Amino acid sequence: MPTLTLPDGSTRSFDDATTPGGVAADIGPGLAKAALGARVDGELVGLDHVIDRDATISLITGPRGKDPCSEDALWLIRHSAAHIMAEAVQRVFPEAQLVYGPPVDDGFYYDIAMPEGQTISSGDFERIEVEMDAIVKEDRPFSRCTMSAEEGMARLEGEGSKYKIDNARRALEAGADTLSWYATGNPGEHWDDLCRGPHVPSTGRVGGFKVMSVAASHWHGDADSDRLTRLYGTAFPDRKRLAAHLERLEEARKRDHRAIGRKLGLFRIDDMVGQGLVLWTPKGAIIRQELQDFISTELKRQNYEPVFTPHIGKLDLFRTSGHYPYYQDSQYPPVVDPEAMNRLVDEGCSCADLSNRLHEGEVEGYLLKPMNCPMHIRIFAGEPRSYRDLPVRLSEFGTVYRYEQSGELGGMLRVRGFTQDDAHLFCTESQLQDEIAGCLELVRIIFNTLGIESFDVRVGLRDPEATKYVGSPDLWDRAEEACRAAAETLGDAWHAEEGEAAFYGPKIDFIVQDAIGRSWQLGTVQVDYNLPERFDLSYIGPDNAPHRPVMIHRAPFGSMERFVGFLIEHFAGAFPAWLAPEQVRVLPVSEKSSAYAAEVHDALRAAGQRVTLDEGNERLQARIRTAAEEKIPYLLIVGPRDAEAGTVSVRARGIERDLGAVQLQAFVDAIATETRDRCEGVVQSLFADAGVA
RNA sequence: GCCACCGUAGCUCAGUGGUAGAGCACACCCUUGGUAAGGGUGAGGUCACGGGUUCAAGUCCCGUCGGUGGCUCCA
Repeated sequence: MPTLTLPDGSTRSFDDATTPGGVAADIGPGLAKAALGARVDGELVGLDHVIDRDATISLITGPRGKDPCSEDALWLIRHSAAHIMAEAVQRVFPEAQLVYGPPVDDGFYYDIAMPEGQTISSGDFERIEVEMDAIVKEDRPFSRCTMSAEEGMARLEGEGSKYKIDNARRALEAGADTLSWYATGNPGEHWDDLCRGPHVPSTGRVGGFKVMSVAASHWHGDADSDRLTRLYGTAFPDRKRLAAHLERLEEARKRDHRAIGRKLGLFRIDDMVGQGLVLWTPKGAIIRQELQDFISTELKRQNYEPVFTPHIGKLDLFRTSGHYPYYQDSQYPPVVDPEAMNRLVDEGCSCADLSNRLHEGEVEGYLLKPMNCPMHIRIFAGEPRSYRDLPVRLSEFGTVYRYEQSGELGGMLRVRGFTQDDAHLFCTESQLQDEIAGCLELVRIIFNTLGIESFDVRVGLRDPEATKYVGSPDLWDRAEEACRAAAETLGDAWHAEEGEAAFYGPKIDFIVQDAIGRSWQLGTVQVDYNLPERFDLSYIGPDNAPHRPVMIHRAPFGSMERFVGFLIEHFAGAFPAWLAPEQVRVLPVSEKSSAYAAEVHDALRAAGQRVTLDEGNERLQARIRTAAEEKIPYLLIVGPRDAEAGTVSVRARGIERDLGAVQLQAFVDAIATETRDRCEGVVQSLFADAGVA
C-alpha cells in the first residue's frame, strides 16, 4: 500500500502497487495524457515502472506552450528517438548491427556496425527518416520486457551480436540482475532492442526528429578496436521546437570563424603553405597586434621581462626537456645538419636508422620548437640567480610548431604553427600561490575587457591511479593546493578534474565553446616541478645554499590563433572599435562632398584611427550596406549640410539609422577615447547626452 | 592517423555521360544619388591533381592532395 509524495509535498495513497502512469491517471486525464515518464525517488523511470512501496514521485511531462522542455523529457524523447532511428536503419540496412545509442547534449546518436562494404551516407538520411516517420505515425507503445541474466544471455548468444552481448555483460558486471528489452510495439511481434530504458510511453510522443549527420567512431572509444558508424539525430516533443533548434544551429554556423574570417579577410590557410599553418592577412594582423599591445601593457604592470628566442633549437635541448623523443609523433621531423646527412647517405643509413640515431643522440639535428620553455629556461640558467631576483618572469609571443594529426586540424582553433602569449615564471615555493594568482588576474582582465562571460575554469589534478606523473607526491599535493587556493581568488566558479594535470604538474585552464558547441582550452596556468629538475635550475637562498625554483608556464590567451578564432565567433566579426581592423569609414553623400570627406578622413588618420574613405561609384545606400557587411563600427556620412556646419553624421554598427550629427572634433575625441580605453559607448554617449539615442 | 562525406570562377552554389552556368565580388561606362543592393558592358575556368573506362568524362572507377564532421589525440 504505497504512499507517494508529490513535488508539492502532498501525498497520495494506493491500495496496491501502482505505476507513474497510474498516478498520473489518478490525478487527472490531462496529466495522464501529457506524462512521458517520472522520477521515483530521484530515479528516471517509465510510466509502466512498478511502485510497490512509499516513494517520492515527480511526473515528467512534455512542455506546455512556449515553455522550454525539461531535461528529463528531452532525455526520454531522444533516447526513444534513438530506438526509432535504429529500427529504421535496420529496415533500410537489414544487416546493420546495433551497438549503443544514448542521448547526448543536442540529440542522440546510435553506433552501428555496418556490414563489410556498406556505408550510410547523408543521401540515406531521407530513407531513414521516412521509416522513422512511419514508426512514429503508428504510435506504437514502448514495451519493456525483462529476462533473467541466463535467459537473456542465451537469447543474445542465439542472435549472435557480439556488441549486444558485450553490452549485456557490462550491464551484469555493473550489478544488474536482469536484462531488459524495449519493443516498439508488442514484444515478440515488433522490433526490439536490449536497453535499460526508460522510454516515453509510445513512439508518437517523439513529435519532431531529424537525422543530422554520420560520422565514425570506435568501439569502446578504442582506436584499435572495431570501427563503427555513428549516426547522429536530434528529437524534440514537437516540430516547432525542432525547427527552432535547427534555426539556432543555422545561426550558430553563421558565426563560424572560418566563414567570417574569409568574408572579412582576417586570415587564410593556404594549401600551398601547408595544413594548419595560418596566414594572417592585414586585417587579421591588426586584431592580433592590438591584442598583443593590450596584454603587453598588463605584462609591464606585472613586471614581466620580454625576451625573444629562436624558432629552432638543437635536439639536445629537447632531449633534456624530455619532449624529444617522447612526443615525436606530434612534432615536425628534425632538421639534420647537411654534412651529417651526406655522411649518413654515404653509409647507406636507412630512415629507421636515422630515426634511431637521432633518438640516441648519435646524430645531432635541430627541432622546430614545440614549446618555448626550454629556451626561456636557458635564459634563466644563463646567470647565477639569487632569491632576491625571484620571481623572474620571462615573456615572449613565441611561435611553436606541433605536428597535430591532420584530422584534428580546424580553422584557427587547432593548427600546426601557433604563437603563444607565453611566459615562464621562476619562483620560490612560497611565492607560488601569489604568482599563480597574478597569472589568473591577467586572464580575468582579458575576459573582462572582451566581455567573455561564458567559460569554464578547470583545475587539472593528477589521476591518483596513473603513473605518468613526475615529481614527489608531497610536491604535487602542495602544488595542487596552491592551484585550488589561487582558483578560489578568481571569484568565478571552478571545478577540479582528476587526470587533467600535465605530466609535470597541475594546471588551471580556461575553457570556452565555439559556435558549434565544441570546447576549447584558451588560457592556461601550469605549475612545473619537472623542468627545473631536468635542467638542474637553482637559485641561491638566504642560507647561501642552492635551491630549486618552481616554474609556472602560463599563456592567458593560450595562442593568438585559437584566441582570435574564438574571438571572431564571440563577436560574430563585429569587433569593438579598438580591435576592429577598420574603425571608421567616411561616406560622402556625393562627389560634391568629396573634398570635405577627405578632410574628415585626414583628421581621423592624424588622430591615429584606422579610417578609410569610400568614394565608390555606388549610391549611398549600397555603400552603407557594404560597410555594414564589413562590420565597420562607425560610418561617417558627410554631405553639403555637414561640410557647411563642420559636422559628421554618425551611423554606429548595429543601429539601423543615423545617430545624428556632431562636430568633427567631438567625434575624433570620442573615438580616440573609446579606442584608447578599450571600451564601448563613448561615441554613442555624444548622442545620449543630447537625448538623441 | 582512422571512418564517412565533400572538392565546378575570388566567394556562395546550379549542372541528366554529349558546347562550362548563375548570383555576389572584380574592371570599365552611364548614373552624383542624405542613410542596408541604380543601370549597362566586360573579364574571369586545366571542373583539386594523376591515372583508368568510354566514340565521348565536370559527371563513372582507382589513387593522391585538400576541406568538413566525428573518433582518437592535444607535452
